[in-house]
Amino acid sequence: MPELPEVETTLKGVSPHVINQQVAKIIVRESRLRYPIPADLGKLLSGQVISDVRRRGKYLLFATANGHLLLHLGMSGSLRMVQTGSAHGKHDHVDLQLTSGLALRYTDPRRFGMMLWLTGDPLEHKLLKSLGPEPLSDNFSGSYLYRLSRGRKVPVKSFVMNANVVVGAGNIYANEALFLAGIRPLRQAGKLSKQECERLAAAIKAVLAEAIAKGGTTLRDFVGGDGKPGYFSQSLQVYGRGGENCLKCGSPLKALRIAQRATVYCPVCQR
DNA sequence: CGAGCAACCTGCATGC
DNA sequence: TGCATGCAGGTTGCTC
Repeated sequence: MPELPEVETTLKGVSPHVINQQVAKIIVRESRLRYPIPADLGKLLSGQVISDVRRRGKYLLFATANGHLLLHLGMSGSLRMVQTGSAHGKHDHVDLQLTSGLALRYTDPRRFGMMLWLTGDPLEHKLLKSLGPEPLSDNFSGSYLYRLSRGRKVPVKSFVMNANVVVGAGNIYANEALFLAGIRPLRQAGKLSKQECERLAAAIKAVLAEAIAKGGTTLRDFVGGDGKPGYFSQSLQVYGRGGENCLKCGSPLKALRIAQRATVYCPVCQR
């Protein structure tokens, strides 16, 4: 489910319920995620107050006085608030119970997500240290993309999906941004002009900002932390529309796979 | 270092 | 209905 807008939506949904709340206890029903959930997580978190929640890329960081809980939703993870002790389903792997009577529930059918405990500066952790800039920040721009892409032979789609280049451009939004920028996904990143890099950076910002404003993209059953679905799926121009007609020029959209990821583009509008 | 790809899992749609 | 196949929103970490 989650790309950056979905993670942002989740963050906004759960933040008000967890900030300044104390952890009563943590229930781990299944610890086998991408990395095992640390066995002593309950001991580390119980009694701690969550002072802040923030996002870095698609990672969520829950701050306490002793360290940070690092959470990634993987491909199928979600977080929501439930009443403590409410009935749980098969994939409700973790409940972080708060003294307020609410619990933060982590659900993840595919178990590609992760839940780790970090001490020290979380941004210096191996998993976060080499992440590229936030797409909606001023650190991410056309000139940055242009500079970084010189000499790179990978398809531009793979390039922008690389989290060390820029975070948050997952498969859906990479497809959409390339359409908006009028750039074919297979173009070699290093061969884009300065102007194309400007268009691409602007497109990535626009697509992500719109998706965040609409509460993310609902595919299958994604719901934000507040339980409400996202509406960006109604705005998708190319993702999931291979073989259908381009909404701009009417010609049939092409579908292919780039680095094993579904890719769709308009051969007329994108060059 | 860059590029390509396998791996981590389950659920679902499709076709026989 | 059952079974096999292929596909899915992400990321790491291995090879070459």
